[in-house]
Amino acid sequence: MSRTSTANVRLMAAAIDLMWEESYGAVTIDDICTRAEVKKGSFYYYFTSKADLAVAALEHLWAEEWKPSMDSQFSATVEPLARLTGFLESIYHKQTLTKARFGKVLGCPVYSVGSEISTQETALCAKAREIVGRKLRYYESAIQEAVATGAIEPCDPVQKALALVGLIEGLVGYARMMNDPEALRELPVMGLELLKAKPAAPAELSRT
Amino acid sequence: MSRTSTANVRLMAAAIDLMWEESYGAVTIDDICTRAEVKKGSFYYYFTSKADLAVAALEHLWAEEWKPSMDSQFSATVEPLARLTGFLESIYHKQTLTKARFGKVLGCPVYSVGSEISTQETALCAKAREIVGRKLRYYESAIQEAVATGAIEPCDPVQKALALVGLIEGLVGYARMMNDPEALRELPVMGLELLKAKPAAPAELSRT
DNA sequence: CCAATAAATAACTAACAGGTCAACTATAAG
DNA sequence: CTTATAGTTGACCTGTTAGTTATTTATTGG
Repeated sequence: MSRTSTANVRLMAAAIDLMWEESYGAVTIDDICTRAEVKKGSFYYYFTSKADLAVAALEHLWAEEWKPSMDSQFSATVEPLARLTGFLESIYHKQTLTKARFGKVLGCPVYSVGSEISTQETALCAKAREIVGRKLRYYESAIQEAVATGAIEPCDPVQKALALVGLIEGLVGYARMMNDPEALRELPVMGLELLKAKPAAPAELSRT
Repeated sequence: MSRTSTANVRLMAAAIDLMWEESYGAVTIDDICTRAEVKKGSFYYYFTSKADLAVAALEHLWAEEWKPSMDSQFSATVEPLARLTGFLESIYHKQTLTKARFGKVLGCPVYSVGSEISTQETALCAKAREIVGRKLRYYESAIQEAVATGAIEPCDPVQKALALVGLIEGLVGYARMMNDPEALRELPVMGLELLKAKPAAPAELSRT
């Protein structure tokens, strides 16, 4: 064989970053190559188009970053409801950090790109759908368990997870548009209200 | 004077339609001109750039369509809570109609474009913010009244309106991405739960 | 150390997009 | 019926973008 390369990974990382900082449509292949320090010839050695790269980049993002993070945050060692509130808090923190680092709230690349290109680029849209679907499953499972535990009112977990993803992604998009992470501050509270969490502490601990 | 023209209106309408069907970034000035049946020279007679046109188009959309519609739906002649549920139902209906007409769920152009270009095109983003802000005020006022009426639990109307806009726009974006208006079916129910609406009918009517 | 081949590169083309402009045309007002 | 002028037009220019290719380079396993 011959030499190995990291150019494909650099391209995927650059694509994610640029699409996140700007948008899918605003980023050109040349932009991506420049950021990744890869020549265009090499780009076409690894990928057939911008959309093709974007699909690979989203999957890579999921596998390398999001899945491990979600697995940890939604670990069975954590109370079901606490998984959700912890996750909601982490969204606020993350967006606050990106605002500090980039001067901009950047939101969620998967959701942004997914809804941006939903009427074009079917393969890319399918990948975005897939990833959003995976996230939904974490919510569903936590909600289902929380109902079983009695931490939240009985409900249809699928329905509630859908409402939750709406609330989350809607507010994250709002925060991006307003460039203000503070819109996400009360997200955990809003989430708990949406989920009809029961009045906090269990009865036997309530009289201190 | 000399002849009058509707070219600017045609351009604004074409721009809204195309941005809605695709995205801001995917639409070129040539596309807009073709759709509007206007030559590029005329485009630059009325507008200085695509972003400039988009700003005018969003404002035009608001003034000519959205504001009248919102004023009617949030009319003082309607019960405060019914304003909100009626509005939420209408979202489902509208998206179902666009799916039937275009074969695609297209979502909300203001929110889509606003979050797409939020890190570029500051003037356009400012206009999107402005319009979203105006919608928020309808929600706030209805929520405030509903609290006063006792139709929903006491709360901070500003905060609740923010949560509501998140839920709405998040789910609309989800419906667009999934190309499935059914995601919006339970939006009125979800909205009522988020708002903590009180158990429906007043007490004196509850025993049938 | 050498050969096979994965990876990198420069240099290129063709199409397209944004933007300009001088000349032209319709029409409303007098 | 003029005529001033808002409005229209097509031709043109320029930079950018996607996509291609022939050639070179590095490296790794034998």
